[in-house]
Amino acid sequence: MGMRDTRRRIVEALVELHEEVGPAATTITAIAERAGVQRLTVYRHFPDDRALLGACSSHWQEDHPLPDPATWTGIADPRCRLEKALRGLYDYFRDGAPMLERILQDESEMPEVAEVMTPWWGYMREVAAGLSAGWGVSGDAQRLVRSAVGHALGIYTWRSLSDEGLSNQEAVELMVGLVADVAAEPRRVSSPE
Amino acid sequence: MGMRDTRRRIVEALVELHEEVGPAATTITAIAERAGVQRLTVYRHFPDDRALLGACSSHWQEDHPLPDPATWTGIADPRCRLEKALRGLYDYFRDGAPMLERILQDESEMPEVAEVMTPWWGYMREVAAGLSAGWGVSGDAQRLVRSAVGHALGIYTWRSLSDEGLSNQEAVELMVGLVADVAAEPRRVSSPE
DNA sequence: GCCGCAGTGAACGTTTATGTTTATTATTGA
DNA sequence: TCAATAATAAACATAAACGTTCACTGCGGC
Repeated sequence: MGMRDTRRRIVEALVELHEEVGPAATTITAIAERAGVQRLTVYRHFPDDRALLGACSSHWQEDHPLPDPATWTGIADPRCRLEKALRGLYDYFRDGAPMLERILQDESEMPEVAEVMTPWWGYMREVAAGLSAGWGVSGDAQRLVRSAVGHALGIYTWRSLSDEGLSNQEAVELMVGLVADVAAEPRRVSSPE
Repeated sequence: MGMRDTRRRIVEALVELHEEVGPAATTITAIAERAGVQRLTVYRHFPDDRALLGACSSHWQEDHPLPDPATWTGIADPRCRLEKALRGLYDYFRDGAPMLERILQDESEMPEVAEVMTPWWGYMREVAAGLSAGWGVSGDAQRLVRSAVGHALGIYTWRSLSDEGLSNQEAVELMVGLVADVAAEPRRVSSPE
């Protein structure tokens, strides 16, 4: 049971706790206890919260890679492209939901968490931008398309649709329909029937 | 500065704190401090967390009434009905967001909060049921309509659309379009173009 | 073979919030 | 007016978690 092993066990306990109670409620005491290690040992390996966050982040991301945008950027038809991307993202959300939801919950209160999440948000922004282009609309309709795509890409949107009993497949279709709709409508002011 | 006044000040401090940091992070100490009152005085008026929660809940709900379903239940056309309802709900969400989001965040970890929220969820369920009927669909399409309506009624859906820069008006139109779509489609398997 | 480091075990003082107790001082209502 | 009630003020003991210190033990690499 060497040093490597100890560190690994600490990181595993850390990841588990972040998933279960979130980073904000994860105490050094609990990490040590779960890792079967002295509190001091945790401090040795990770002097501060940033070190812990970083270790958790990189360890978790190895198990839960974000879908590669190259999978869909080559697709010309915006609708197919969006579908492909959403499919990948929603699967990512399904697998990563416990951790992601806890992390996002604590992000606003923990600057260190926000820091770690910066690249993640950058990824999301880029993907959204890529998926909002090429729909053949402009002006206000373009803005609506961007909004609809942004909405479709949110993890809480996936969570909501999932809780409503939809499969990822169905959720993707629903959201693709939403975006396609705002892209198709020339300008529909809500009319009865 | 009588007893009534003291109690009022405590409740106001309580509501403010629940809005700012959420019920889970609201301490008796902080309430007392903000109300300009001794800690013991808070205990006097509210022996336990349930008493605090109840007071907060009823005080806040007076300022933020849920939209009355009677406003729309009379409307025959499901699309108009949904629009009317969403309009009311999204305005309610806009005004109540700070409190509602904090409350919902802590609901899973605080049984007392969940208890207080039971009628709220009941209201949402009922509204969703009322708005899912009358679209002239059945079977699987009916299920999709229910899901889409459920999604549209979620506060996180409103939050997402709002963050994407949409006005409540636009958000309502978008969601009405979503539901109308799944209600209209006989059965669309995602087809390119 | 032995030096050094990882880890243990136990203790330290600090902070924050908890819920309770006691005594004292307004307020106020019958 | 005066007795009951509200509120203050100050203290208790408790509990968790913090970060740090010290002495020890054992294992591994040089």
